[in-house]
Amino acid sequence: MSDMPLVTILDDEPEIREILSDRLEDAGFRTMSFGRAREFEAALKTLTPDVCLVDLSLPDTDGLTLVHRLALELGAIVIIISGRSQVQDKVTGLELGADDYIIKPFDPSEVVARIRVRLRKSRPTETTSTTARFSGWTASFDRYILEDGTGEQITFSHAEGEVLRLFLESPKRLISRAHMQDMLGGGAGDSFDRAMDVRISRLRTKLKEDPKNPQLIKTIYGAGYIFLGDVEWQ
Amino acid sequence: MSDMPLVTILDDEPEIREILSDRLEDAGFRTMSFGRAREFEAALKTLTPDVCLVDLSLPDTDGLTLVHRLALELGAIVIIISGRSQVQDKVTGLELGADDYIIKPFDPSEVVARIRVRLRKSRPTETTSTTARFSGWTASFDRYILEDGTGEQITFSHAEGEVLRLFLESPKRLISRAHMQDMLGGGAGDSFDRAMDVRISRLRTKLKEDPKNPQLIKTIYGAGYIFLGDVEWQ
DNA sequence: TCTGAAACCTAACGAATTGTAACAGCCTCG
DNA sequence: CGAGGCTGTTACAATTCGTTAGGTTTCAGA
Repeated sequence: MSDMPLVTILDDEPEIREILSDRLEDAGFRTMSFGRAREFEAALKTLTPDVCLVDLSLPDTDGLTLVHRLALELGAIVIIISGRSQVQDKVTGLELGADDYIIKPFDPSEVVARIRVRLRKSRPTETTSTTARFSGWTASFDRYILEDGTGEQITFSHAEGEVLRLFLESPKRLISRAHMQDMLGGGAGDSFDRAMDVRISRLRTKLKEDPKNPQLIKTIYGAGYIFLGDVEWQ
Repeated sequence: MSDMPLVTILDDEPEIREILSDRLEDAGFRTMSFGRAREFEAALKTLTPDVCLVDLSLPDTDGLTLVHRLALELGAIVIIISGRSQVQDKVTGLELGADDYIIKPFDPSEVVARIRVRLRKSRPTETTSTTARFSGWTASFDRYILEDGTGEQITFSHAEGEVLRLFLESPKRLISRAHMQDMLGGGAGDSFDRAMDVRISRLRTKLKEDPKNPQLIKTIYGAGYIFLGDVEWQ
């Protein structure tokens, strides 16, 4: 198995196979397409797909039995793509071992997103991206550590992390005080306004901001704050 | 904590909450419903839901941030239920950590089926293995021995083992104090709170944690603990 | 430009939360 | 019976974080 996940596509309509394989390869997956269940099953003898997209309405087999076998024997992630939108179809498909059920017509972007989720979940030890780089800093949200260019490590508290995350998720955009309070779960009120200030002040200190001339967290008088700096999540 | 999975429902429409909780309880789940994000977040301090159903169009919070936090910190299965059917909404929801995205109006049977699939897939961790490796350490739960990289062996007690196992079974997730007490069978009470602290303190000492800057067991003030480190059971 | 009010910053304080050393009761083993 | 280990309790130290208070900055209006 190469490093990129292998996705197989089983559908009798050539256009659909093409759309899917194009988009999936753009997204970085390896793909193999099949128009008939028989060919697909033959290929399974030498392949170990990570994800199987299966159209249920195939002429030459009972799709549900195939799904069951794929999920059970291969341990692959099975996603049904079907024209049938009856709830009962979905329920039996999912109960038989499918991981997801997408109805035609579908948007390829959604298919890609759903495949990504399943893959993410099926790799238990893979940690979700909780690290961001910006302006020479590295923030690690699962370890509660800020690291500057020199390698010095500074821990930040939960409250400080909440603010920092909010900034890093919306860089170069105005974040109003009201929005911030919603996010950070503070009750509206004059005193909480100050709490907000203090959190930001403490964060600025840890980021070694010059109070007279902050480079990263700018205050917009009467409006809110803007976080400058190019953020890159990893 | 009882044996049936706990499903939380967060939606501002009472009818939807009722339909969902009825059907989910028929299906054998425990449920708790909330109309506001704030109430829900307050409840999270003492709850550890297995599945969270979240309506994105809540008045009092940004749903996507909530989803992100739920998935990341709680490690819960997060299913978005939304009236928005735009592909872009689905994609960002899934990318931010949601496990599924269901569009209103939905059929409750499908919701139940999708929850079952997610739970089925997320439960392969119930192994009976008694050895775990993490960050250079090896913990042997049948021999009550911790072994560090150099081969030095340190015994741990039953009480310490309980805490360690709890951490190793849910690494990189917030474990609330309340949840811990449920697990470790302590009666709720002011004094047992301290016993919990003491157990953790003793465990930290054995793991040679720097008290000022613990790398493995992090405290989240007002919330609980997170065990960092890549765990591998054997 | 000057002035006053509103907005913002932050040092300092204190309540709540958490860490841990020391102690005491309990159990096991010799 | 005594030694030694385990574990909860207590007491106090340390940390976190909202609040207070007083100072600084910003901006509208005279």
